Amino acid sequence: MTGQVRTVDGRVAGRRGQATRQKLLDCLSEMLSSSPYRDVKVIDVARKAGTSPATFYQYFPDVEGAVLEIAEQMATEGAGLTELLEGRSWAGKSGWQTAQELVDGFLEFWRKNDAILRVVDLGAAEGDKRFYKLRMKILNSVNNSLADSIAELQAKGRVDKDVNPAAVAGSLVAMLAAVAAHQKGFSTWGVKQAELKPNLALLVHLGVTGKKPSK
Amino acid sequence: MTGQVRTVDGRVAGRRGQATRQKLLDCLSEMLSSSPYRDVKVIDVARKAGTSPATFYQYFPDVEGAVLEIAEQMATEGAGLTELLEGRSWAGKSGWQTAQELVDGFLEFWRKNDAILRVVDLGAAEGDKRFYKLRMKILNSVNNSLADSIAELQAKGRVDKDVNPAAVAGSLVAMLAAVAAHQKGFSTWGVKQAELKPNLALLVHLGVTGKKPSK
DNA sequence: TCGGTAAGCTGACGGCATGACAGGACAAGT
DNA sequence: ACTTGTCCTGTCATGCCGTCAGCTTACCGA
Repeated sequence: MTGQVRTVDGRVAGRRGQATRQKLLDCLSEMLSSSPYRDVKVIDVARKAGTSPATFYQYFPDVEGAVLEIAEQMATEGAGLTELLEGRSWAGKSGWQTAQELVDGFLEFWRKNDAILRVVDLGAAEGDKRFYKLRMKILNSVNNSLADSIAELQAKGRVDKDVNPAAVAGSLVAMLAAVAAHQKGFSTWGVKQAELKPNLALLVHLGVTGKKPSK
Repeated sequence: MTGQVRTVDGRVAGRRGQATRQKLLDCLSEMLSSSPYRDVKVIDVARKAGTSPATFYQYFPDVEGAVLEIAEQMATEGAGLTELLEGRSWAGKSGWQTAQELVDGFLEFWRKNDAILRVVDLGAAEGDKRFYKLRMKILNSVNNSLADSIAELQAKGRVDKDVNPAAVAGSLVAMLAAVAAHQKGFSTWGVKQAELKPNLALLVHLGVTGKKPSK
């Protein structure tokens, strides 16, 4: 499926090659966490990995290319977010729990990968299709599940006809992503992490079901 | 209040100086719209403005500094977003209209300034306090108004006690900002602009009042 | 009208990142 | 030890960064 890992000039990478390649990715990832995207230089990544810039260019066309690689790895991991919604109910107390767990899991995932997700977000916002698709891939699992839930409730007549499930789901997911990205921001806004979560869950619940949760 | 415009080395800028300074800002702004932030180079901006890189560095410490300047100008403009909520009611049909107009105005503002707002968002997410404060300055007008509205409804007993107005308001504003930043994204998700707005307005109304709007 | 002064701009330069290549180091099999 | 193919790096041309000295331009008082 994934095919073999190849260098820029077409060679297949062996065991050692893959190791240094991965090391470069790890170092880049670390670098992204500690300094602004704009200031991340190939030479710094190479130095940190104990190798030379030339080696970096053997495996990646540029910094952007390497970031895409990292993001791709994360995206497959992120598919696990579907579990947060699979087979869950939105009725009654269990609905409130579903919302809470979704918020919890989502924020946690974002917190773990915030550095790369920032860059993916930027790339997508700038209109780069590769980043755009990647962002979709990450969010689609949650988004589709949410949209399905809403559509289902709508079919049962428990949600208004003129609600567009995809639009609402997309907006809620965007909200979760944005809040996750600016979590630190809220704290200086006078909102503590612990307070934030239930309020987010409330908004999600309201959005999906159109009703306040029964706790 | 604003004091005089000064060059990096402390001279006060005269008429001509301010003109080129502004021209550099305009060109940078244009540049940000057409190419990725990471690839915007001082030399390109200078060339576009028909001047030399040295001139750029006379007025700004670096690209980031110039971006901050542009964002600052935009932030004062953005204070006008308060109007979208000032003296509006959240009751009955007028509540629905308030929500709609807020969404409309917000998306429009974002669409107009998307390039700079992208960069501000990135800077804030990366933890840069200057960008962070700027983002607050832009969003505060809307955020505070929303939080006040919620707190007011809460005082009247129309919103649950355990709702944190600041958290909900912040989340809703974050949602609006995120959706605005990825407006194009929704369209390929199968959601048209025109469909998106009412659904966003619905979510805002639900978040503020806890109830479905009466249209 | 004529300097004098400060603002405004640029050419040029050392320094560093980029990206390409060719050649040397290394591991594994024979 | 020798061969083979993978892997890494020294080196180089190119181009951007950020700074400086020095030149040009505008303003102002005498």
